[in-house]
Amino acid sequence: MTDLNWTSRFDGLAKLDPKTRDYLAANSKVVKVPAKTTIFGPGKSPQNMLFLLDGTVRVQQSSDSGHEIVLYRIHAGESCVLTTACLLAYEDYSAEGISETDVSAAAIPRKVFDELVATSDGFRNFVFAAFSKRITNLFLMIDEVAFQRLDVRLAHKLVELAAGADTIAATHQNLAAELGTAREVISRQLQEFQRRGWIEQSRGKIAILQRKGLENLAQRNT
Amino acid sequence: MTDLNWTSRFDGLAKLDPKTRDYLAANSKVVKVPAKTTIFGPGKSPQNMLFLLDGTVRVQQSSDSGHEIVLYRIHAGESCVLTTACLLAYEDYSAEGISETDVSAAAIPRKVFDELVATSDGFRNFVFAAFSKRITNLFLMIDEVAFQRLDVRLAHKLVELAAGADTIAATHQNLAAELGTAREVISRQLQEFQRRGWIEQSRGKIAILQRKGLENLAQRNT
DNA sequence: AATGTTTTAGTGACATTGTCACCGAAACCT
DNA sequence: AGGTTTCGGTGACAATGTCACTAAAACATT
Repeated sequence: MTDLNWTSRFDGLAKLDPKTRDYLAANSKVVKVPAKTTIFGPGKSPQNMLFLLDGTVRVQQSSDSGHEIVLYRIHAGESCVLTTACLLAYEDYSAEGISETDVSAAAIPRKVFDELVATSDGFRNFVFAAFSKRITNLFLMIDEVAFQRLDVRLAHKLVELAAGADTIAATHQNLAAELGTAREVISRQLQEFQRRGWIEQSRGKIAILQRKGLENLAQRNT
Repeated sequence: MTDLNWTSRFDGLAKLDPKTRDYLAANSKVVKVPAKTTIFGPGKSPQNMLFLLDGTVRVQQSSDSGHEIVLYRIHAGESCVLTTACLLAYEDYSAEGISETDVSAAAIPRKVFDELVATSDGFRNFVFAAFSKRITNLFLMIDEVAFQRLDVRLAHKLVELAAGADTIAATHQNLAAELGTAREVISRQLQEFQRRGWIEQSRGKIAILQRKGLENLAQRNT
C-alpha cells in the first residue's frame, strides 16, 4: 500500500522508509476545505500540521491600516510551515492563510508530529528544509519589496499568476495586494503595459498578448 | 556543575533536564570571534549551530545592485536559526552574518544537534520556537518595509540603536543600510529631526536631545 | 426593461521617497 | 602642508504613494 498513500506525493517524504510512511498515513486524516476559507489567522490557530494534497493556500498579511500584502502561496506537495510553527508555538501570527481553491490536505496531530521528528531522520529533515526554504524566500521577498522597481515586480507577478495560461482573473485591487502597493499604481502600470501592446485589459481580467515583453522586463534587476 | 555551564544563560535551555544540559555543555565548544568578522555568508556556511553567549551579530542582505538592508540582529542568549538552517540545509543564503562586537558563542556540531532534537522535547521546542519567532519577525519586517513611512521607521530605529544611551555612533550610510533606503533620504530626515530639536548631528554620530519626540513619531502607525 | 447599488477602473493634484550628479567639509595619512 | 578618503549637503528630477473624485460595468431588484 505504501506506494499509494499520500506521502508519495511529497518529494521529501517519498524517500522515507516504508514503515514511517505507513505510520504517517495511518495516523493522519485527509481533510477537505472549500475555496475562500480562512484556514488559520489571528486568533485561529490550527490543531494539526498540514500537508497540502490539492489546491493552493494563500498566506497574506493585513495590517490595521487596511494595507494588504501576499507573503507566499502553498501548493500541492508542500507542507505549511506556519501551521507547524503554530503548533510548536512561539506566538500568534499576524498572517492568515486562505484557501484559494478547494483544498484537500493531510492533517497530522501534534503528537504524531513530535514522535516522527524524534524518530525519523528523514521526516526531521523534511520539516527543517521547509522552514529553511521559507526563510530564504522571505529574505528574497524583503529584498524585492525594498529595492525592486514596481514595473519589474508587476511584470514578474503577471507571468507568475498566468502560469502558462493567456489570461489572468484578477482585479487591480487584487494585484495591488499581491505586491503590497496601491490600486492606482497598478492601474497606471497596467495602462503602460497595455500601451506597449503586452496585455489587454477588461474588467477583472487581463489577457497576455506578448509574454516576452513582460518576461524581459521581469528579468531586469537594475 | 549544571548551574554554571553556558546553557543557564538561555531561557529555553535552562529548563532542560540536567542530563541534557550537561551533555550539551560537554559536546560543545566555546568559540570567540573578533568584531567585524563574517561568520556566515554566501559561499561560507558554518559547520556548527551557534548559541550566542556574548556580543551581537548583524544579519544583513546585500543585493547585487549595491543595496543593503539589515534583516535582524542576534543578541546574547539567542541562537542563530540561520546556522541551524544552513546545517540542515535547504540551499545557500543570500544573507550574511557579521559580528558587530567581539563575540563568543557555543558551537554545537550537527551530530549533537541531531541527537538532541531527537531525544529532548525541550531542546526540540527551543529550536522550533527560534524558527517560529524568526518567521514572525520577518513577517513584521515585510509589513514595515512595504507600508511604514520612513520618518516613522527612522525614529524607531534611532531609539532602538540608542538602547538607552544618548548618542548613536552611525553614519548616514549605516542608517540607510539599516532601513534599506538611500543615504540622501536619511540625511534629509535627520535634518528635519534636528530642525525639530530632537537630535544633534556630528560626523558619524547622533546625539539624542529629545527622546520623547522620536518615540512619539515611532509609535505612529498610520 | 428600468432603476438603484456595488464593484471596478480612470484621473489629476500633490506628497513622499528614490536616484543622480555634483560639491565641500572633516578626518586621516604621510 | 598637501593629498586622499570618508562623510554629509544639495538641487533636479523620476518613481511611487495618497487623496478626492468620476464614470463605467456588473449585479440585483422590481
